[in-house]
Amino acid sequence: MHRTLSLFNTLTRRVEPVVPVEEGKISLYTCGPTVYNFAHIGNLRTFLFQDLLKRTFRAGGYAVTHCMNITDVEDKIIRDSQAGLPAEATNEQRHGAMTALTERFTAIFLDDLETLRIQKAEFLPRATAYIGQMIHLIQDLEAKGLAYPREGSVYYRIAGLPQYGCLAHLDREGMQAGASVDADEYERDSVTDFVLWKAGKPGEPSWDSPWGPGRPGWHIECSAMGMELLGERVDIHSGGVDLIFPHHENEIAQSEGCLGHRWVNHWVHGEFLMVEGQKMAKSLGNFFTLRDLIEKGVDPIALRYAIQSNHYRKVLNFSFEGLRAAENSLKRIRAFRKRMEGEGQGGGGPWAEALVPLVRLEQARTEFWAAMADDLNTPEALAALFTLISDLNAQDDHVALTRDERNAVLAFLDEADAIFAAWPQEAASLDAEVEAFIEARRAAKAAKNWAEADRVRDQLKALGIVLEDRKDGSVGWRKG
RNA sequence: GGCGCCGUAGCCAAGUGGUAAGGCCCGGGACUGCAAAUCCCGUAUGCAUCGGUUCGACUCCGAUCGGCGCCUCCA
Repeated sequence: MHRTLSLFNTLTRRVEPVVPVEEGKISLYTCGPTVYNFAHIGNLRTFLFQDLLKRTFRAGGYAVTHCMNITDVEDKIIRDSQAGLPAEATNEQRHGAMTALTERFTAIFLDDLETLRIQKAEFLPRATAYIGQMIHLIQDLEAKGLAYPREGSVYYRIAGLPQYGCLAHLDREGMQAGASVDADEYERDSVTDFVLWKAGKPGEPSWDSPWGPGRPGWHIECSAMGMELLGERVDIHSGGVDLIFPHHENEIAQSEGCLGHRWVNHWVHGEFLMVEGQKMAKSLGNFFTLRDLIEKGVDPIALRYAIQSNHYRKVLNFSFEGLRAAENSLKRIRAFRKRMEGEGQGGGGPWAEALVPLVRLEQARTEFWAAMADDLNTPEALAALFTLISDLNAQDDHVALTRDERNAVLAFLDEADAIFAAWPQEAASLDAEVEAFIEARRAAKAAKNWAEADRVRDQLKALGIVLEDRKDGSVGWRKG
């Protein structure tokens, strides 16, 4: 069984239920990184949003097939990788230099995803492995009269596609007015036509093609790989808002020009991130990569939570204060989890305000899913979780929850954590070691040697373990 | 110029034509050897401003102020 989930669709600008082409299955294409440098937290916000999207569908009962492209041929990649090569370098040497750069940063990127607990896509195609498919696609568009060659390059004729502009909601006249003429591409029929294949230039790696040596334009890779790996009808395609135009608009032109029908049903875009109220920019000194933050002592999962606890379609103002708030919020959830894993210490009731834990739990689950199903409303979903925590903490203080009730609560925490990945069950491998410290402290307390008892507690704290004395005299601990 | 978004407490933030969720921080209290965790109480007569529609608006309409995005580099 799968839940009905709705998402804002950029095509219609409305929140609409996602109705998969194949029942119970979701094909998802997300635009991945251009691998020439470290990803910054703005990039990572988008990938975290897409992970939230994917995990929500999975937790909602869908089989998700995810394809994320790795752009490994592009202007900046060429610029950075070819800098050290002599003018007479061979094409093979140029390709080698480019591959060395992109493989390095691809590995670093995948490493960052793992650090943030972002699930890896089933398909991670590199653009350079699909040059043949891109060429075929361009030839197909040429045959359909939607593409034309000029001096070794090939361009897309947007006048040939009536729906051009449907995603970005731009009309052709508005584009004409706003378009800037790129002196490098003056040979186009119309300044708004975009390049599918770029004629090779000296000093650049190139591939052979029917139009001579050259390299693919930026947009064509996503159309070629998306159609190859996910098919002619894709359920969801997503990226950052900046990709709406021109990138995704052009993908639609390429794919639908070729297919003759709708390619992607649901386009979903994540908003940008600002830093301390300003645009992130190297010149402002507020430009951060994940590694920068880790060096500053930031817990990557706190970053994950800070980003995912805000709505994906709102500009997020990243701040270190916000990160602290995220860390403290997580502490509350994790402490509650630990409490549910242990046994109840509360009295046996009766309590005037007692509730029925399993009923209250189902209410929270219902609220949680209603919020997630409504365009991934994480702030509201988390509110449902926090009010549950409050109510059950109070309940457990007065009328201890039973083992079965605690297990049911833990199952819900796991269900939510399958999406947020921030409060997993922790390994109990430290148990024996910690218990020895607790025993030493117990002995000191029995002798009313408070100084020694505090010293042991401080020792544990230095190891990242926080102790909690319970009413019945037992001692619990958690990672602090 | 065109298209669009946003402005809710110290900070973050949801929400809705019917009388302001949640998190963080802060203050007081309970519990504790002291803590930690937890609980209880308190913290926006008001949702940028000014008009309008309405029995009723933070929510709809208009205007104004402020911040932001896109209109072929961009997550």
